[in-house]
Amino acid sequence: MSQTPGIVVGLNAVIFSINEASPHLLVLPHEADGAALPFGPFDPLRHRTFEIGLREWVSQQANFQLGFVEQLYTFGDRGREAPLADLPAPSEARIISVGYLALTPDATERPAGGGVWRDWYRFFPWEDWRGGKPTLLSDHIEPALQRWIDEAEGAGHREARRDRARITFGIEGRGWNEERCLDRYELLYGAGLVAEAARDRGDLAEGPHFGEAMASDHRRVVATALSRIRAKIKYRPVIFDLMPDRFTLSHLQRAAEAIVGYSLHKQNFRRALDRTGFVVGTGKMDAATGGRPAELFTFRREALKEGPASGIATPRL
Amino acid sequence: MSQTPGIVVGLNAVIFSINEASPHLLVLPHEADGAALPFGPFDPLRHRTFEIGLREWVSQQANFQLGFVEQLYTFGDRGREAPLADLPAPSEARIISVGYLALTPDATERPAGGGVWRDWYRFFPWEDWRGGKPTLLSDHIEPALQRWIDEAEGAGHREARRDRARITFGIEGRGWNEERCLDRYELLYGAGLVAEAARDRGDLAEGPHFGEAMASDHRRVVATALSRIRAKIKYRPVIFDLMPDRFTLSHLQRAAEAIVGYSLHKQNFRRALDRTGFVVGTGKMDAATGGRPAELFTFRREALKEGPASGIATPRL
DNA sequence: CCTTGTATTGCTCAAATTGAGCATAAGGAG
DNA sequence: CTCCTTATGCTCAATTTGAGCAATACAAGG
Repeated sequence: MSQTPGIVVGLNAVIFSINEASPHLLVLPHEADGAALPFGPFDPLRHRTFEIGLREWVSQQANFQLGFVEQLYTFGDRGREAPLADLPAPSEARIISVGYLALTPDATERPAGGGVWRDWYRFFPWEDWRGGKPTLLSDHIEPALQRWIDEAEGAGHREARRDRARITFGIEGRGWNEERCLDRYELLYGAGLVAEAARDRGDLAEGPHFGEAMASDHRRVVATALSRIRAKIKYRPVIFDLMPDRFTLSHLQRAAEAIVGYSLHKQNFRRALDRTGFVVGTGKMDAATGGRPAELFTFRREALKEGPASGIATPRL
Repeated sequence: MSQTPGIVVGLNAVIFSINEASPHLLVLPHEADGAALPFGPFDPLRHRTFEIGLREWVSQQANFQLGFVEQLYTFGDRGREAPLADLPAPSEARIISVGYLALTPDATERPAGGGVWRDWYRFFPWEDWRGGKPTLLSDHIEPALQRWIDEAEGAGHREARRDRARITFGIEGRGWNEERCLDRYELLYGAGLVAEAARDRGDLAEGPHFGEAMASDHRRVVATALSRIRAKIKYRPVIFDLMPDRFTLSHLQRAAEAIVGYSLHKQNFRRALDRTGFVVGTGKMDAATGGRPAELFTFRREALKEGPASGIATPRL
């Protein structure tokens, strides 16, 4: 066995933040290919672990520290590197990128290094059901999927496409599963319904393309992150890594809604939250709510030591 | 930005199988460092994706095909490579290994390539609660953890250790959480209670060491796999990737018990299984049960298209 | 100053699920 | 024919969930 030739390892960070109303993602705007994720090379001589490397260049490039950090997935598919041509890697080199999810509370300040916060639903408009089912789905995506199903050759092939679309998009009553975010993106990619698919094939594409495109396979990495956090919020108290010190229960609920992408039943959300013991009232009030003033709550870190450290409930409205 | 120097990417496979009574793991026995996981280099010129590469060398080395395959985690810590000194990698090279979990049904046949099936609880004896709480825990591990807590310097430090041990090992009533398998292994490693910890530090270790050691950080990779499958079994029907075509409900229950590591309540297990619609009776009977013959069941693949594809319930006894 | 609007907070009730158990059925071994 | 073992069917209380009504507290506007 000889040394694997020409491998470059990079770290990609999906940095999420929620400021009051909307969920944000840190991106580096690019003219050509759409926004890119913060990307840094991994230097094995300098950093003992991936996570240390990641934290270092993020705190250098942007002007803030990361709190919660978790490895997502390692992407090594051929065909990824082309759109990152500004990297002077040898043409034979394979870029492997280790994706990380990072959470930071309420980052309103402007990050350094050219990064900007963007609402993450710009890249996944079909994932935002907070105001009910997006019309984009019924009016454009579902018909486009139907065309994709119909143009399959052979009945078996056609049925396979139909089943896959039904399961991932919850068509025909079966219910939308918000955690299948990655599956949906990959299906849209496979069906040629996102700009990246046409770009990667070298097509000058006709046909509709949904959501804002990103460089390389970064939108897939973000979809992975979104799937992960949507699942994780239910069994680990990660949501508090996105909240400021003090928050009202409605604020917390809006954050949870931003993540899962649908509206929650207020009373049941609170009842379940109460049972977890994760929050305690501070006695202080927030008068700026527009209605009856709401009590400010704070995260009880000790609750982690008590229960089996579950997450918060997300009872659908 | 220049090419990252000296990086070798390898693929590690944790291959699980359950044959009738006990859960198995495919390992390559080694005299020096204990068993090793199947390990193959990733050649970016030959393989378009990691998974294709993995499937190829597994089907070459062992004599079977993999079914379910899923990426686990990418390990890149410095200090991993020393025990794999038989790899002629340049001393400057950093070995990054991408861990994969693979499941294969009931592999009774002997694999080729020198691999053997070993009960996975040999490496994690404290994780097997099927016959009640292991005496190893009460008699040896918990006292050793208590010593580790007591020898911490400073009250704060001591309390941090105590909390961590309490949460991961569920000491003091709080209940054992079988999914925290990785946390427990990492705590034991940090406390110097597994042989790998002493070996990696170059210590000629005194003190107790629990479970059978493995090469490099392979036991950590297996712990990651075990945590993953213990969680996943509850929300995806992965258990059927470990079962033969036909099985009795007791057989399925024993498999589930082998995975989660505790005994289940038979009636409630069946009731919940029934509701999922994942299995149907075949009408055929298995007479070799020792008591009343049991009906043979089979997995209903179509159930995946119906519900939100959840897993099976694991109601504790 | 009273009304209206908005948001918070407390409480209720039926439906569904879970935890724990008892009872019966169907084979093999002595 | 009886006992032993495992399979399978059924019950019942406790808890959790889904869905909704009612009262409270402040702000703004006539």
